Amino acid sequence: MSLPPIEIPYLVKKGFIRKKCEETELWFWTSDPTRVTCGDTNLDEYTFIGNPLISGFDEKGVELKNKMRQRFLRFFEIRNHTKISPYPIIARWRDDIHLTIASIADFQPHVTSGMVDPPANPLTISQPCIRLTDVDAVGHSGRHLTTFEMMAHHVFNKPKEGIQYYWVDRCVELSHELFTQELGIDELEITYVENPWSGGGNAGPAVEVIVGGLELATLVFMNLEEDENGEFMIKGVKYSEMDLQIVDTGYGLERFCWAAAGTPTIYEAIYPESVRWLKDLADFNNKIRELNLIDLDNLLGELSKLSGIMNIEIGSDEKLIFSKLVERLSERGINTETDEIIVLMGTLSKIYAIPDHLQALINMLGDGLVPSNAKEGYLARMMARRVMRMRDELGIDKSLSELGKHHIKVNFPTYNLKQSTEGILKILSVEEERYSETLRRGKNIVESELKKHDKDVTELPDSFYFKLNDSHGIPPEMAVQIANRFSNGNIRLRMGFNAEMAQRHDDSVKTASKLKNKEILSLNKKINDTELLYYQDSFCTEFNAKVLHCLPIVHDLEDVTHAVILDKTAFYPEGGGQEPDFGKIIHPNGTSQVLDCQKQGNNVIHFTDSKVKIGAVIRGIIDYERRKQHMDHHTGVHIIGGAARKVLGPHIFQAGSNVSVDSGRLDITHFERLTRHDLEKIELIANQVLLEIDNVTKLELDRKTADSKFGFDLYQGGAPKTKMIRILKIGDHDIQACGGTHHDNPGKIGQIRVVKSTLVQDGVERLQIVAGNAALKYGRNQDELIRVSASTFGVSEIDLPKTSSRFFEEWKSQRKKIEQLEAEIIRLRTSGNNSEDSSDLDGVRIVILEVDNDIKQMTKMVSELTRDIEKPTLAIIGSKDKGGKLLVSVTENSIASERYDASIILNAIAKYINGGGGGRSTFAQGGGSNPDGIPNALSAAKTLVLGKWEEARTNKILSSSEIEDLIKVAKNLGLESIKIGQFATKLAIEHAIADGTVDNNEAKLIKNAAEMAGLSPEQVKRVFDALSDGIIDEEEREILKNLLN
RNA sequence: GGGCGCUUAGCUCAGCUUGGAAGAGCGCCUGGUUUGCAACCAGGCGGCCGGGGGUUCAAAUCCCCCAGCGUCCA
Repeated sequence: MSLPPIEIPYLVKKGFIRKKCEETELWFWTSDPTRVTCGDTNLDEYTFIGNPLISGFDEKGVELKNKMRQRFLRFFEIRNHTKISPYPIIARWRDDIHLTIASIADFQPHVTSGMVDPPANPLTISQPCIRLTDVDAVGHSGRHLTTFEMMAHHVFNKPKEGIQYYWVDRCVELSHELFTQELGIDELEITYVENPWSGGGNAGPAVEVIVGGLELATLVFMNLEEDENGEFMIKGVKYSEMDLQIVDTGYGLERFCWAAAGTPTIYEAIYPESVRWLKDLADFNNKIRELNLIDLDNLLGELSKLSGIMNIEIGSDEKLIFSKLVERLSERGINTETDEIIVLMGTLSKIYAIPDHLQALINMLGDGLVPSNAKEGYLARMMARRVMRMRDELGIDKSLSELGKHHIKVNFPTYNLKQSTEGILKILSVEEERYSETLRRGKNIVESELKKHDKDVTELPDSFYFKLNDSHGIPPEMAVQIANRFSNGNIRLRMGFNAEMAQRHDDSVKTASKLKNKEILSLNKKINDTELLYYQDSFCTEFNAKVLHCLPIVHDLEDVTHAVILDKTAFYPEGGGQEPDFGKIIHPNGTSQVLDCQKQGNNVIHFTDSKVKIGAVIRGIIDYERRKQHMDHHTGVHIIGGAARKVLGPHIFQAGSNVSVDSGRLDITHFERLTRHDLEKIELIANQVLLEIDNVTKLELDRKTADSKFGFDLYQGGAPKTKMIRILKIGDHDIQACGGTHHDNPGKIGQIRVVKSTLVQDGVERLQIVAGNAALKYGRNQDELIRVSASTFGVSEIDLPKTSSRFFEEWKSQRKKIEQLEAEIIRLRTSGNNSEDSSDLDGVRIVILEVDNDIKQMTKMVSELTRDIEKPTLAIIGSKDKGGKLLVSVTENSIASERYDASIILNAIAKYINGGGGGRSTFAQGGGSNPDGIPNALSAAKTLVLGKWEEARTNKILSSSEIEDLIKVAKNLGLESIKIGQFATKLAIEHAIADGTVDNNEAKLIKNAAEMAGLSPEQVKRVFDALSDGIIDEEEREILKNLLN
């Protein structure tokens, strides 16, 4: 079933009637019998613009907010609600959201789940909130904000326990009295709209309070929780009733102020001074004068009334919306042009949005958030960049930190933020620097993209805009703007591009898989909780206990065979960044080593190397050396954290930690790289703590007390999940919730050293520390390194830096020298005109040689050899390096390059090393897998290039088939000289004699030979005819033999 | 947490699509020319092309893994 109608006897008594809205079909209550809509529809205009509905508030801005807030809280205080101080805006007590998005968020999940009692009941609060979901609408709609205060009165009823303060009727009564009696709003302006609420696994009936067309409050009666067997159905999800019944109200402070001020937009009501200042800086009045817009105030008022009800959504067609607006305006006698409205709103929306965004940003930074490129830090960066972008578009010449400074002065007159003003301004200027770096890079990318296009290009590819936005942080509009500075200025973004990009982002968002709590051990029966002795006494190293459970197990560690659960233990299981205790369990059947220790539920599981009998009484002994070292590091990490906060500022928050035997690690949030000097200051303070503070207080408090006593910086180690909180308090130096084991006296640690810091993520710096014995060991190791290095150089330790840098310099210059000498050797080997390696052939120097160098050096050599155009050269060099390397190069633009093709030569000789290769016609390189073939490859090169055919054949350097292949290459290269012709003919004749047959090709060659041998034409014809049958007889053989000679 | 991009000379970056001699501008050094504000001319020095693996005769370039940085989105 769906929810039953809400009964509100109070409203009935007041003469309100329940109606169905003609527009939205929602049920609503009104005291105006003529009313047909619920008040929050496209037909309901704001009635308070220029005509405040809440009277008696002449202030604006922060004074107005203060007065309004005070009136609200006082109203509920005198009606038995306890006033609660607001919670931080960064929701560090939660791991599901980054920002406090509603007053009820303060109490989720621990209070709303019933685990922890509320701080007071009923209570009232005004909670600053940030919601970034509508960030694009801010400034455009006239009512959207990213930062606002949610005023509220909350009740946590537990009917089953007889705790029942009030529910729907009294809640509506309080609300109605607030609006009518306290704020003097005419009852006819108020409608109560029934609209069930659901979210975050809970749901319940709800009433929206609409005043003058504006939703001023929502009253939610949360009494349902998600349950697949539940009886109630809301928006397709099933719910059942829960034990806790919560009155969750939300009243928009800023909207109250707007209704009291009656300004055209909400921004003028709450940021009047900022808006005025920005208008001035942006030269707004002069710009608008050019537009010829008369009666601007009236126009803005009407515009706001309209945009309030027109649901401006970014991404939809801007022009269409504005032309509709213009139409509606003309119905009211205000005549304007669409283009003028676009310019006006484009400017004004930025002037409105900047104060809102700065408010969000300063609230975030003020709460100690450090901007980053990931997680909650990104939210701050995004806001900062939005502000800077809008500022630039308005042409305002102020730095981000100047804007921030002004905003703080005007809107935070009683500064009460955690972070100092200097801290905030420093962070803002760091952000500005990073932003301009991003812009600079973006410009380069746009510029190089433009090089690919014509000067008159009007549209750039979509993929370019997507990439620029997603990968380089330059939004399409800005890309266009930059592009037009480098081109002819005709580039436009095509219509609907932004909507498409947003759609594309939506499509690419995948549903994140939920992490399941992994069970280490599946237990088939309920086992009693393990009593944790290490909390009672951190120095308890031996204890007696009874074995509750023991079963064989497979573990990452090979030696582990069993998992053992005891009724009590002093073994600390891995947790809170602290590694597990090791030790042994002595039992009636022997001794088992404890090699790992983990927590599951309320049990500690000891992983042992042998079986322990269930029911046996054992003696547990902890490896105290290890434990002591863990405690040194863990307590040390806390001390360092406190010291870092003192040195660097209140934004220092633990982003993670780990303590092992060797070292401790603390990740802290900070906006710049730490210097060695910072580390030394931190180290110094930490060691002072060891000397000066001799008491560590260990407390166990319930959540409610812990929160109120120590605040939320307590939860450095993450969102708390238990009712009882363990707290470690090191004097006044550092206080935080921690489940680890710690010293009772910091002095026991001995010393702490900060070894180094590394950047693990943007905005997160990792401090590595060593404490106690580990510090001593670390120092010894460092000494050892210096000693060993110094003795290698044979110098005293003090001379080590000087000596090592001298050696490095010498090594570099000597390496250089060697290279020069090698080049010199090559020059010498090839300098003579007809040395073994070098010869001259028809004006081309031919260099063919084998070297011992690698391919890189070889390329250097050939470039040396073939560079000089006055000395045309063909260079062929080979090396046995890495399977054999060959390189062929000719002097470019010379007779050498006309005559020889490097690539063809290389391919002809590469086969001798079972390889291949390629390149250009003037430069080719190759390699193979048979280095021993290098001499043959070079011989082949000599045969081919120098024409030493006869030599190759008689000395049997190459086989005849190899020679034939080379001849083909030679012809291919066009090297066919008389010499080759004669040689080829000779080969052909020999072939013919040997096998007694002759093919066409051979016949042709023989015919040529006969002609050249001086035989008469008749004789030649005879020879040719004789050969044409393909068979060679005795007589013909004789002729051929003669020809050979 | 997810997607995308980047990593090359002291700095800012090309080159990668289609594998074949590692480039430009600025800076630096030498010499010349000028003594005037980012001056000019000639020459030079300076690179494990982020790390590791693979494919290939051959990898800055293609493929895989890792790291750092950037960026968009949760």
